[in-house]
Amino acid sequence: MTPTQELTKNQSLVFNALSRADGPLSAYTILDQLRDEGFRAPLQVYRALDKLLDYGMIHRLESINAFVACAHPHSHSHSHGMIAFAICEKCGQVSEFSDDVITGRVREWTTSNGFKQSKTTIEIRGVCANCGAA
Amino acid sequence: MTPTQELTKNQSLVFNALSRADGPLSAYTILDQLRDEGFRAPLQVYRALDKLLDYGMIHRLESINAFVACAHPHSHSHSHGMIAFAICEKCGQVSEFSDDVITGRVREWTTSNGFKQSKTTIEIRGVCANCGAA
DNA sequence: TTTCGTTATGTGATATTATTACATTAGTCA
DNA sequence: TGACTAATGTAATAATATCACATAACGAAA
Repeated sequence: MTPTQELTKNQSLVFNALSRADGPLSAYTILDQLRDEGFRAPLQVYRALDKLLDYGMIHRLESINAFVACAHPHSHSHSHGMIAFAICEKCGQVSEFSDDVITGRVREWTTSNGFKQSKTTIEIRGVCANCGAA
Repeated sequence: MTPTQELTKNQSLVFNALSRADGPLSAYTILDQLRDEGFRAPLQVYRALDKLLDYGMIHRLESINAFVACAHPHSHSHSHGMIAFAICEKCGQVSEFSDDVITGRVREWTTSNGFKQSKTTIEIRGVCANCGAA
């Protein structure tokens, strides 16, 4: 896990933008937030996002084309398991959890089918408890 | 499950294109394949795709922005469970399976967190047995 | 410290995916 | 018929992501 201090300028700016946000941000939203810091092109954002994904500091939510800071940056509980995301379609809040049973079942399938998995996406769309209460 | 016969002209064209294909297709690939049939605009494809998704005849693969015909159209084995997809990044082949244990664990999480799920995506990216053997 | 290779950055153009807005046509059914 | 709904056609545009190429910053090794 690469600590924040080793990030480059652009990587830090993008990571801080995601950390400040209370939900996922699109690449272009990040770009707009960082115009004042000198950002001018999408690639500046995408390149930083790629590195932050490499470092495991952020996640990409495939089903909504957006990015979030990792909710458990200092925990290794996720390091051996797949991470699932519950995404509220009302408020945008994202909950992150990992489940060893799910991880195990997926591994069983891949192993018995000779499939070498590189990345697994589990995203639950719906309405969170807060928004559902209304 | 709406049978093919009840599909409109555009829906049939799109569904047949996906059925013919041996892997997922992007909306614009479908559009190109259907130019000879009179398709001229993306919306003709997207509208048909939306309906076919409604009818459960096709799936959308969120992680690669593509669509596939449902692999088990005549089976109800999936109707109560989540469907997982294993997507080969070499050859593009997609395997579809459902797992009651995974479905159960996801439901446990959502129930105990008061989260009302509407759609769940499980996509495994990697290399299939055939391609890995090379 | 200079040189070289690597990594990061800046910028414009372009590719890819998806939606909005509005007009028209085709069925359905009271 | 008339009125309603679903489906279609078309142009324009929005949103997301990458390519190509130039420049700068950095680190290791001579």
